[in-house]
Amino acid sequence: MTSPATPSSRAAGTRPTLELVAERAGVSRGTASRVLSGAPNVSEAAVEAVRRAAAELRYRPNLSARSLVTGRTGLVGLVVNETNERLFSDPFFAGIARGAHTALAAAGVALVLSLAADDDERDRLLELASTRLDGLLVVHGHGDAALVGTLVSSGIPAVYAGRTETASRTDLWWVDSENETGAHEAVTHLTLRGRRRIATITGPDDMRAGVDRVAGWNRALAEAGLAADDALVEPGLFSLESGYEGMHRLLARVPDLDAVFAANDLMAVGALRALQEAGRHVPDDVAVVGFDDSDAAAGAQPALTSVSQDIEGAGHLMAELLLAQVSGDAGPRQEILPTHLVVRGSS
Amino acid sequence: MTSPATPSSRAAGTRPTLELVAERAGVSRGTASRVLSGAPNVSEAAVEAVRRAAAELRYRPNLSARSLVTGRTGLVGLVVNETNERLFSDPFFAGIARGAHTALAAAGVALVLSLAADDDERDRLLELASTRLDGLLVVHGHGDAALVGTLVSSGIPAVYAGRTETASRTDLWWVDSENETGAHEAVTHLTLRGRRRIATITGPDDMRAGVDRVAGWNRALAEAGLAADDALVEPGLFSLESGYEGMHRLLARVPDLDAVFAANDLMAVGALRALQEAGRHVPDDVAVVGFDDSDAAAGAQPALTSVSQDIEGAGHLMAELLLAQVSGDAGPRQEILPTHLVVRGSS
DNA sequence: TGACCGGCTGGGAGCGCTCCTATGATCGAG
DNA sequence: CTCGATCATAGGAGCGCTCCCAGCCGGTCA
Repeated sequence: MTSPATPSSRAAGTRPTLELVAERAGVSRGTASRVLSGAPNVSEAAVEAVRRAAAELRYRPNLSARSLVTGRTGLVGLVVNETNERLFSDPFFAGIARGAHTALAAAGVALVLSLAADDDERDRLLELASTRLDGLLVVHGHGDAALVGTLVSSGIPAVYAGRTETASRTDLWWVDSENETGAHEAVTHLTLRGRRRIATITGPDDMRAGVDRVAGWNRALAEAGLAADDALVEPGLFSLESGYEGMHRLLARVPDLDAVFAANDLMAVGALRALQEAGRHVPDDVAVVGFDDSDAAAGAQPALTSVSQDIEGAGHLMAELLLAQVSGDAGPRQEILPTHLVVRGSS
Repeated sequence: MTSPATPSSRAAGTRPTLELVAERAGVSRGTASRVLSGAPNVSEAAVEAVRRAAAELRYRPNLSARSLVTGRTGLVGLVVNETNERLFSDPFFAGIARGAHTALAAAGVALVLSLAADDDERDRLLELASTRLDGLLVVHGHGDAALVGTLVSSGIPAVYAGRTETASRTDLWWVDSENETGAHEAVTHLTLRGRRRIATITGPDDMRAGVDRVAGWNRALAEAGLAADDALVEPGLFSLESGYEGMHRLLARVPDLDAVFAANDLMAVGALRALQEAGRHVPDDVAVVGFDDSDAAAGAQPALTSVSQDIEGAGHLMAELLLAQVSGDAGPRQEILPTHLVVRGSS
């Protein structure tokens, strides 16, 4: 990338150009281009000849040249506001990526991975995005204000996973799950089964998803006429350890609790472990409910009741929204996907 | 992608070009280009003026235009010969991706995700790769012969994860782990602790890694003077289920076995579960050893002894090899990375 | 029969950049 | 004071493509 650029080390036989195809087919460059892009008003004979010539020469269009004139690259960035370590292991990210890939592949668009955790990476991203990407799919965690700000001011088309920053910005495109409703359903499930002291282990409070899930817990308790006192709220970090430690703290503080709603599965699994260590039986003594319906939920002992969200569907939808945005569709759109409770042994 | 191409929907204020920067700085295009690419023989004054003008205009070079002339794109494909479902959840893939990303980011190169499980995807990959990618990092599982063949004949620079096809092809660039040696070490660890009936659950036999690990098991038994009879070999598929079922079959066939070497962690965890169901105590009755040293190994109960391979390091190395290959370095290179045994509670 | 219209075509212009060559400016040595 | 070497520069050429416009042809209508 720094060297004075050898004119193309892969050269050898030099790749065939459109010019060459046209010549071989006995037509002009313009006609050849029209044939290969499927434009109307081309004679049968020309179509035939160009197709054959292209096949014989194993012609592949130079996508950089095409981009230069069309302004489109057929490349979309998958931006993760995370450090490298978590990049590919996070099941949420994985789901989004999978769904997006499916939708984009159908449109002939490829995904470019970009991290954006620090200023350096953010800068590189902007450089890349401003000319080589048609748009961005942004998966962002906490502390995303700076990233969102940068992207918005850059004017690059983008769709966000989850509502951004402090509020539900309606000037941006995003896709989110029914976090509040999902949590509400989960906790109502507990109250209906007669649980009365229902604690919660929350997500970080600078993440919208975490905040919304607590709100759902709150509303469900209120509707059931139960007190939602502060002692029942244990702050967590969406990590297994924080669930484990949080559960131990909760047990010390509220020994008579009979249920826990963890704001994600990882913390629920940690809580499960802590409960077992403390000699509490799940679900007889204490019921546990998680959120995400991840593999960890299904694999836990006992299997975890969890709020299922269609992450892959969200990724798919994000990609579709981005394509719409790029092709100039009107106004920002926001979509909220439904969740549903999957009841298993832990409750 | 099909529409007659609006001249660039993002236009609005039209992005500043190098021409504009040069004009504002009072120099020529050529000089501006030289400044921004850090070429020598430019006056202090010019450097200063161009830098300022570029910053003021928030200039970003058009990478497509640059690619068109340099023949380099700064984009590398991460090819996975897998269906979408496993794409991002496979820890091996994740590790490679992470390591590669780190190495490439340092060189200003970005990663493009590409699947290549079916013909359609393979065709799209070739189209993309032939002009828009500088090279490919290929993570491939079983049944990869077709893919490798296609890629080789396309002449696109590539580095493979794991040895390819049936043999160790020295005409290709690849990075692999010491599968045989690692397995040998693991099984020797078992024999040294007095285990005498050591079974193995293998990987698919059309995957080099699987075959090599069985070979290591075999050699270790031979060196310890133990019989490696066929009854001790249970074919698996690298999946949790196949480990679970394989273990049950092994127990039925060889009730007196006192150790199992599984060719990966997932199968080892499955085996663990089966053993516990069968009332065998691990490690007292039966020792279990896995391969990969994944999160699953550390998280299992009891924690799993496993052969650790530096997957992220492999990804890093692959990326470096690819960069070397692209910049025209001589001859194919192959690298084999060391493994080491991590002993935990299961043995 | 001449004017017209539609389908089809060729080829110029130009996307934004890097490379190259020619030219001008500067300077120390003879 | 002149000359060649050295450095800095301007601007043309050209990467491979798509778009556009003018022009060609044959057919149809008054």
